[in-house]
Amino acid sequence: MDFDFKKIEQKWQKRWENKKIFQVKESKKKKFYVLEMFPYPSASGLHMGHALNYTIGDIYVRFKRMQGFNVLYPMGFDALGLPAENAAIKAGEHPKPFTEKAIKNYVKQMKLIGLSYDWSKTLSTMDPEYYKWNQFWFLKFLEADLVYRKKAPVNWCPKCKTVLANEQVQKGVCWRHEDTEVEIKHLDQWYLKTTKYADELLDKVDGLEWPQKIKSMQKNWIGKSHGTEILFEIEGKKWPIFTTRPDTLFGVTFMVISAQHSELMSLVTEKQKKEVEKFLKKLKSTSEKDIEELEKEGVFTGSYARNPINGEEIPIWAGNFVVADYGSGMVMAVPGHDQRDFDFASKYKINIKEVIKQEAKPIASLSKNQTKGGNVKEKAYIQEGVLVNSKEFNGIKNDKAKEKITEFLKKKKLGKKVIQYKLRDWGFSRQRYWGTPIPIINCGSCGLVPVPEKDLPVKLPEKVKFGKGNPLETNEKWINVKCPKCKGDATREPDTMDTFFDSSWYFLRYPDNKNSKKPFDKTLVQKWLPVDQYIGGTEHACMHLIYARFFTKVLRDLGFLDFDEPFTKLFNQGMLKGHDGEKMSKSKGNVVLPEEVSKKYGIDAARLFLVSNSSPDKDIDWSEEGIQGSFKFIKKIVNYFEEVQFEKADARIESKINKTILEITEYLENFKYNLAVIKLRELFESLPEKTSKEVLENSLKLLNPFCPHITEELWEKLGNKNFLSLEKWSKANKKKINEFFEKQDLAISKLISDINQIFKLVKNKEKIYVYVLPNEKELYDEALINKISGRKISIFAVNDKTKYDPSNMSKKTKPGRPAIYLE
RNA sequence: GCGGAGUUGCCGGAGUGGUCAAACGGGGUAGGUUUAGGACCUAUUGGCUUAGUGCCUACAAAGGUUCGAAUCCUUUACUCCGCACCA
Repeated sequence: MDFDFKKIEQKWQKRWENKKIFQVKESKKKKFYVLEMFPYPSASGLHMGHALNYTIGDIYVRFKRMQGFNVLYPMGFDALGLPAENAAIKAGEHPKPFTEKAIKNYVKQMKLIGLSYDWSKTLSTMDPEYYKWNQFWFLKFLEADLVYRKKAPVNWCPKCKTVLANEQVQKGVCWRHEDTEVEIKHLDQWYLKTTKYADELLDKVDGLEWPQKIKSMQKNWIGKSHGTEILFEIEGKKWPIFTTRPDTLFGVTFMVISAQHSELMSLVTEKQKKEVEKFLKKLKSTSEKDIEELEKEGVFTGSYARNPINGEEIPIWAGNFVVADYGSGMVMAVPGHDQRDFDFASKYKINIKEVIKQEAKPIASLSKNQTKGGNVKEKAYIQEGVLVNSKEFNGIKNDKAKEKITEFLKKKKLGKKVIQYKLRDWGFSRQRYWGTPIPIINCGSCGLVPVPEKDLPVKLPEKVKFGKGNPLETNEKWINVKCPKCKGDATREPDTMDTFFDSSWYFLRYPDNKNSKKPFDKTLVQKWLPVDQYIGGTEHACMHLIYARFFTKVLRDLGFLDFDEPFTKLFNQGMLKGHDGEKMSKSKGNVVLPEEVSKKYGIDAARLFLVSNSSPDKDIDWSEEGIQGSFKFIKKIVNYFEEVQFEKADARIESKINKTILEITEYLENFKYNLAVIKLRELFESLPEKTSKEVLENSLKLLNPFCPHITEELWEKLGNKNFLSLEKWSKANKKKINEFFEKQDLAISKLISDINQIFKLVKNKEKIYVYVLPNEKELYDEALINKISGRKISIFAVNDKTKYDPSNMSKKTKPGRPAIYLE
């Protein structure tokens, strides 16, 4: 055993690079665009978990390339963003060189893993030649009235010192700082009208070949619901209130406005002011995390609303359980028929009114929560029923009443049917440095003036001070400019864009990554897009994957492209965890580095191991024994190739290899790499000592996507001068597949196992006689059995007159079960 | 609470109506080889039993459908992952 896999890896990585064999070229071949979500280049580099992510894609790409597709497989870097800025500050460095270093390191590591990216197509979002186009899009969106600025309650992370999008707030804490509660601030921010596309984003989800999970997460996030908007009059002002239950309008006994509502104080009367302020103070002191278990609480504001349907005066409360930016931030409360309202009303002794009654039904069908007659006692009655206490609507079934009441309100111009979404407009401005500057100039006399297109990019100035407020404001030379309109003194917008803006269209830039005139050439993008296979984790289900879809639709409507969806297929890879089953992290000390593994076992073994044990969409644990198993397998193959002799292939191995080609092709296509590896093991296990070059070559081709280096080496050893990586994927010859061989293998191994068992039970026997049914004689091939078992075994058909059978064992023979006699 | 995925041998995991005591790997055990260890090779790895091909138990639990179920249906339990007071 004298193969130096390290040397082999370097040799082939170098050759691939020198010959530029993975560079995509003009070709008549069918295009295929494979993409992994581009990484944020962290200073700590890639660990084995990243290697798994990218190996999954690389295996697929190598397979597709061999299948004859013109594959575009680029890699780039999501270089801007908070983590880089924070890490750089911590390291006392400027984010720019800091990130550049990290990128260099990433590229080096990626090459080491044998990933077959086309590096001529790379991009980095920190490159002004890239973010210039972010600014370009911003201006286009502005023209198209898709961008606006508004003062609104926003999520503010005191640690990031910036505003966060809704998508970046998880369970009340910052997605980057689990220990940091998000505060609500009222600030002027830039918004993108994602809601304008809510309908299409929702409708087209179903048509995507994406994991069901992601699709339902997106649907849930967009959260469409149909309802009625009802105008309640408060202090002479009309307030639109959204409800899905207009049928319960007569049962409204109070209103609740969100405690976070910006106009809350305008509803609070002088008398109640103290109470409300006390309540708000208390709310602020409870941590966001505890809010889950928080009881519904509220305080009376002192104001009243008028119910448009019956003119009743309804007290308005402020409550902690109403979402401020859904609907209008105020709800009509019907304690009789909504559990939350019921809880609230019970607590504050507010009147509960029954307006829906169960239709007469046999008592047996009453659920345990209902009392006879549908009286509301401990719980709200939320089932179907007929209206009562609702004047002219009495007796109508409640689902019908929804329409009737809405119609009634509409006629009086007091309400209308509406559709509500949970999805909000995307607030994308950030008060941080390391992002794309928003190309806006604030002029005292002209207002907000867009930077003219010809002046793009607005480059990030290098000299800024970190720590206090918005860093860009600390560079006076940069911040102070002349107004493009009136040439008077003005200042630049100091906010930068959320980095999700960068990643919302990067996949469109790859095919034309060097274009300095346009973000991309339309024909090129039309040629390569949509991405045929996108690969990434689930964590982006409601962020990047929604934004990217939104961008695609907007750019389509602005005429930059002609398709609707950016990613035809999506694959969610699983996570590689440490040997302890925990997420890899420095603090846990369970991080495995590709360099170290490569040194010990070679990167091919690592690649193989990563996809061997479990389906790539499931989480796996790193295991030292596991990779040793893959390492042994590779060593065995290398040894085998050193000793194999050439001869015409026999039908048995021909059958095996053709069948394996079929199976592995199918498995690779569906990302069932673990099953493909099993078939590979079985194939190499069954390769005979002497066989044809063709069989060997085909076997190497099948293994190549998993272990590209060692297979290239062996391919060359077979006398080939070209790259295996550029070879054509084998096609199975179905005619050569013969199921007989498999049946035979099975039968023989069972027989041998039986013989072995008898040997265990009885000692001092040497000669073995086996009796088989005449029609199974062919199956139990004596020469083959002897070869496999390494014993001398005599096979007789039971009807063989000349057989040796002193104890008449042959009469025990049954179909598929030969009789055995030892002596 | 809602939605999604899952529960298979010592472990990771295949299998989705009969060909299943269950692929493949890891681990264990026994033997071979080796100066020893490692590496490698071979056998074995649910229980009982026996010159094997037999019986029993088993695919979270309990029921059901079926000639026949790990595989289909129902209920229950547990695990994981999303969303979560969206009116």
